[in-house]
Amino acid sequence: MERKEARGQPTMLDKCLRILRAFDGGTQQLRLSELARRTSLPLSTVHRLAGSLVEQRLLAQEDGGYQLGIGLFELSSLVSVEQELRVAARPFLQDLFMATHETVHLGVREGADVVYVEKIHGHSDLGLPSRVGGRLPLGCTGIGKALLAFSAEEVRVEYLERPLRAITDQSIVDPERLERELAEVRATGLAFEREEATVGRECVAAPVLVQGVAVAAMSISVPVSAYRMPQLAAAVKTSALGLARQLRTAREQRRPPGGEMSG
Amino acid sequence: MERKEARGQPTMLDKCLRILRAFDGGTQQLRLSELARRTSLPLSTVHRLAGSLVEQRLLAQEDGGYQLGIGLFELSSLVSVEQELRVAARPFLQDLFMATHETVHLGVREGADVVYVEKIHGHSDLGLPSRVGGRLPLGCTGIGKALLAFSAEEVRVEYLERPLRAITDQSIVDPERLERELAEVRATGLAFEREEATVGRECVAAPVLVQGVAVAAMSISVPVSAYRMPQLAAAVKTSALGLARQLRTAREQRRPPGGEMSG
DNA sequence: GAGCTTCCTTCCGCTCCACGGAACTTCCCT
DNA sequence: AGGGAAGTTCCGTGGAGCGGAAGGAAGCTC
Repeated sequence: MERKEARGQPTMLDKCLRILRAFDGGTQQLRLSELARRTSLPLSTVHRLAGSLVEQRLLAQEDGGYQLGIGLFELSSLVSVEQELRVAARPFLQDLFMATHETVHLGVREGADVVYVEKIHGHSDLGLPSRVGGRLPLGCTGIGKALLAFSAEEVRVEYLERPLRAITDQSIVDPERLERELAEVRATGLAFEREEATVGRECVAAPVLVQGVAVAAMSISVPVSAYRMPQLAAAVKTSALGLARQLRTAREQRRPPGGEMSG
Repeated sequence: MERKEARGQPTMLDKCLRILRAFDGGTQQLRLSELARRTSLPLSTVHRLAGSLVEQRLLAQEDGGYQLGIGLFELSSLVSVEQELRVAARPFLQDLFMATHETVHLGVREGADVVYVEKIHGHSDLGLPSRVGGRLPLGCTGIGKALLAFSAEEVRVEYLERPLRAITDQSIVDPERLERELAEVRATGLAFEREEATVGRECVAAPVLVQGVAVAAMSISVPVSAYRMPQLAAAVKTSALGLARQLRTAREQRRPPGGEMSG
């Protein structure tokens, strides 16, 4: 393991990505000058690169502003890990949602964050901070705790060494307390979270274990008032187990005969 | 409108994208040499670029092979048009799926293809050629016909001018026949397709109209044997109308107070 | 174990393309 | 008309990207 840093100078690719990443969940359309500001790149540089990106459909130019293009969407739909996971998980999440009618999440670990890869919710989605493709600190979410508890020890240690990030005033900031909770999670196979990510909401999560390691985790999120945790916990655990089994068998019989796309 | 072509020479960005796009639905993991082959780029070039892409998490290097990285997934989740559409559409598709238990699609037009942005299906997904992020020719699918029928006339004309691509032996290849069908679609607000995309399957689709133009279309796909088209047609049309209304109101009250992501 | 093939990695000098400052053009709002 | 901000085009320079070639590391066959 080596640290590789100290880029002498940002390459063209770096700059292009800085442009693309200048977009965030809230902002859908950015003007050229705003892009330049956010990326701290010269205006003419942004102009030129944005032009290239538009050519490649990674950006779209619409009434005087730029937005992320459909080319990105197409590319990302091929991301293997998440794709395999999502396809397999969708029906299970579906079932979970239909049984409970509460918001359901699926997430994977990426560094010190959970990245949500799937989310199913009803017509009203009450200001949850989660978003498909979005990140939250592992320690603040049920899914994150489930992932962390069943990760390699080094991952856990490294996470606990750094200062814990808080999102709400209920977020756990004491490493020892989190460590105790993780031990509990390992013992029960269930992770709970109470207003640590969103005020007024709690959730229960279960890891999707393949060979003892969490490749993902799923959760159900409900308002704190509802006292339904026991049933929800059972449901989420069942689904997680089902998904894990599905992944295992899918992984065994690698390459089913059916093709994927024609054109 | 000008044709812009004749790139003197592929730029770094071009090459990077060629590498990323070398992955397709079926192939999840590619070795370096295979990448070089698919992209027709020199080995050392691919090696260098792939290294940069890995640094940026657009690629992931796993046991001697490359796969698309989670960075792509994160980026794409911000693609505005599709994102807005998906978030709004999800509940409607959900309802549709729960009511019918058949595979449900949402797609948008991109050039001469439909690009699927959402798909809900049960545990068994019987070899449909559709895939979220995948493309199919407009004329071969219900969603495509719905989109085409309610597109600007120039789009329709241009599409009908070129030779029609066929996927199955039932795919429409006669422009005049397709044109007649499109007129029918415009009249009824419903598009049908029968084994033109997949043998043994038919589907009914309805456009999601905003100011008279289809910004998307949704469909239900069933085995040909089932004689349930009338009910399914009604259901899909209702959902499409609901989504259209939702989009319209969402577009009016631009910028609801709630933020999106914290960290 | 020599010899072949295939795959990956590293090196390095040349070239050419990306770079961004500056000048120019709109298009606002006073 | 004047001031300001956003977007576009130009162009000389330098260094980053380029890729051929050589070097290593496996895994074959005979």
